[in-house]
Amino acid sequence: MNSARLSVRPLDVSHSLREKAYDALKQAIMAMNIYATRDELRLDERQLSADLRVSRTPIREAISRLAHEGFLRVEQRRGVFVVRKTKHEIVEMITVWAALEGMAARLIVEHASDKEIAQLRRMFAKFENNRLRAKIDEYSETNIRFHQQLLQLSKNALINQIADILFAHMRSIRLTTIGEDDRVERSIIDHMHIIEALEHRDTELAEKLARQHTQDLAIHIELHWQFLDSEAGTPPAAGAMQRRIPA
Amino acid sequence: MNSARLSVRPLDVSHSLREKAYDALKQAIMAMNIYATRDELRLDERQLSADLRVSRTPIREAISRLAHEGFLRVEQRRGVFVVRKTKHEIVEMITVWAALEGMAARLIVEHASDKEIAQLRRMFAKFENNRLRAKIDEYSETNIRFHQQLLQLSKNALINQIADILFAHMRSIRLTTIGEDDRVERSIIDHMHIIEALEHRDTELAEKLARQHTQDLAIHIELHWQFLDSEAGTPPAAGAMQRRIPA
DNA sequence: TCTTTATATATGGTATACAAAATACGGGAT
DNA sequence: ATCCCGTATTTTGTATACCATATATAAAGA
Repeated sequence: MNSARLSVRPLDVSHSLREKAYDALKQAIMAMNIYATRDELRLDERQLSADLRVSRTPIREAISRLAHEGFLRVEQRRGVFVVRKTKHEIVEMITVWAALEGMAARLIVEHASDKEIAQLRRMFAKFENNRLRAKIDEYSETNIRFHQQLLQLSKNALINQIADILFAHMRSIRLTTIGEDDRVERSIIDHMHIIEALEHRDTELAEKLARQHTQDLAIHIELHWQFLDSEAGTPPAAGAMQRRIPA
Repeated sequence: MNSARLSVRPLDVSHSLREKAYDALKQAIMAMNIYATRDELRLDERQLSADLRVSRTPIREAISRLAHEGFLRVEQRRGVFVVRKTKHEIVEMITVWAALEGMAARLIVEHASDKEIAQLRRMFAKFENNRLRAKIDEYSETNIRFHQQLLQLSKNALINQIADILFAHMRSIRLTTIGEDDRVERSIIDHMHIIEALEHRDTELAEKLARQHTQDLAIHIELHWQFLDSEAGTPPAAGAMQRRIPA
């Protein structure tokens, strides 16, 4: 009966227009340098609808999701705007990231195999090879990749889900200049120490190093990123379901 | 000019139908005992639309948001279902919660005033008064409230935003029986120790206690909540939106 | 009786029409 | 010229109609 069975792969029917619109919008948002201008960055549903050649419905659903993830802000009957994060909000995000990272380190020490940790070291070696270029180019991307791999090793899907959103925000912020030149060097050394602690199965140390390393970034931004909050133009009042404005 | 100024309150136009639909759906989901039956719990957009007397559009937007928050799952052209969490997913959620809680403890030690911490102790005293009733009644609600207050003291809006969703899930899971009787007693003692560590401004201890206390819950569920993943009981749940799919 | 195929129905996905509200604009009075 | 007020325009929010597909059901053939 199935002597000559046709071998076919399932059709990819998973991507709805909503998802495509989501991807397109997210990419567009992240491609733009939000902090280059002080003007309000407003999205026009109908314009997007015309550009993407789909109706407003999937666009609106994509917008809704991006708003929930903190990239957009919808104001009733006024419009949808790209969110410009305040320094305080960025620090909060990095703080959460640090908490997740510390917990991930714990989970790795307790659950990951030696082989998996060794794998992390190999990845790190690859990253380290780029360090000269990284100093010139953007370091943050390399940095984020390392941390993303670390979190994945924790095998906690929720941690990764939350972190993915945080990392997307980090990327959109574009930490082009990292401050002092030796921050990159120190960061790489930190990474090495984290890996070593994992290899030695030292839960407390691994947690502390992983958390502290990320918190250091928050502290650095807190101290040296004055420009972020410099008069954010004429920000409209926060919408109904948006987060409260930090004091 | 404003000698006889009329004192009126702004009209409440903040709640769009979408938000009302979101609230109504969320409440309905959390009111139902998801684990009482093993049948698929399906939501019918059109039925909800008729029940709530609004069109499908705001319903769909609410569903979309609830899906992002993990309460619902939408299957293309099949239907939207209430998510039944697996034990593994619950443990993952509690793990994230523990990470946030530990970080919150740190933040409190470093940023909160003595007065605020004292306030936490007063709240705790109130909770403690309920402990006898709590043993009989549900302990989890009291427990969640304490932790929610703790997280709020951290003053990190993002931590609270994430935790709110986690807590909503915890509530919907309904930890009616907490296991051994002395768990409540031990939990209250743990809370006390956490407060003391905060008062002594002992960062490391406060972090450790706060994290460990929550992780203990995860461990307990991991060990004693076999029934979650096995096929559960028989009672036919009373839910307006529930509907049986013919096998 | 069993298997396969055609058809009907149900359901989420998408497009579009309509309503409501915010804003921009312009005329007229002072 | 300036201010007030009504109107038009723009834009989002909501309702509804239509589309594509998954599933159930019936029909047909072995």
